[in-house]
Amino acid sequence: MKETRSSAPQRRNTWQREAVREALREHEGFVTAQELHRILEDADQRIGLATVYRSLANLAEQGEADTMRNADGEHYRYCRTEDHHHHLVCRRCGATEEITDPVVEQWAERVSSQHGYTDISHTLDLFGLCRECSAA
Amino acid sequence: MKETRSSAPQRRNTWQREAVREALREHEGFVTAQELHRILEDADQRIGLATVYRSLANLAEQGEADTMRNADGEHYRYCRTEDHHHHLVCRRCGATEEITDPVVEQWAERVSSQHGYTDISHTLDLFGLCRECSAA
DNA sequence: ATGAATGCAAACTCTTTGCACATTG
DNA sequence: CAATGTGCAAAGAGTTTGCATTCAT
Repeated sequence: MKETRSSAPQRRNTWQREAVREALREHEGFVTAQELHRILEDADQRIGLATVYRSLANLAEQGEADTMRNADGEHYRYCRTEDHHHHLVCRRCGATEEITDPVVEQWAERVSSQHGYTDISHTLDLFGLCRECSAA
Repeated sequence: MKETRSSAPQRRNTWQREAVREALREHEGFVTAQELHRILEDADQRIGLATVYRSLANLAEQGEADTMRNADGEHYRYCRTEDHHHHLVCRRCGATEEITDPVVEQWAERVSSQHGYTDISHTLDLFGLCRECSAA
């Protein structure tokens, strides 16, 4: 079993922490710690990779960032509650539409809490054939 | 960038592959490759860990297994429901609930067709902390 | 026979950690 | 000045891969 990760909520303000938050904030969508580290270094911010990991984990803990995990690792995204959306992707040509609809959000929230779950997040993607590809 | 993993769909029947499928089938909920390997060895099935990894990846590819990933790694579960359903998974302990609800299905259908898409499918998973883990 | 699957161990990737040093409050 | 954060490099954990061997077909 693994212990709950809970490194104490940072109590000092360092430029590193602020740089990470800022870089994350400026990034659209999800990024991994490594990608963000690369981004920072490319912007001439000399910062340790471990620090980026620590900062991101911390931001996520504080609820300032969402996380998502896939084979490439943990991905972080700055939480702007407005931008939660889903994708409708064409199986054939890859065209993508962004879907935003409070209906699902509420549904997810409701269903989850009915099962006693808290701190909910969800992934939802739609796949189909877009108009053009449907015709073809 | 990472390539889409697609090791050719197994063409031979080995007892190892069958053992993995069977062990997975008998297991309730999600298991990791390592856990399953341990289970197999405890049942006096001498089998390589790599083989378990390969077999599971393959089962998932074939649609015989669902996968879910958290900090402890990739978790596999035998697909037993024919019906379309979704999962509500505990981020911490991996507990899983199956969700079936026509609401989302209809929503997906409606939204997609509004965008001109046809032949719709979708993936939807909810993540949160189950009652026990919320308490902890 | 013949090439795909296995097993083992080494290699990899992502992430965490120990510790000396720098910084913040 | 005291404690906390950083940086680095080493350690961990999980997963993948190279290659010789075994085995299904």
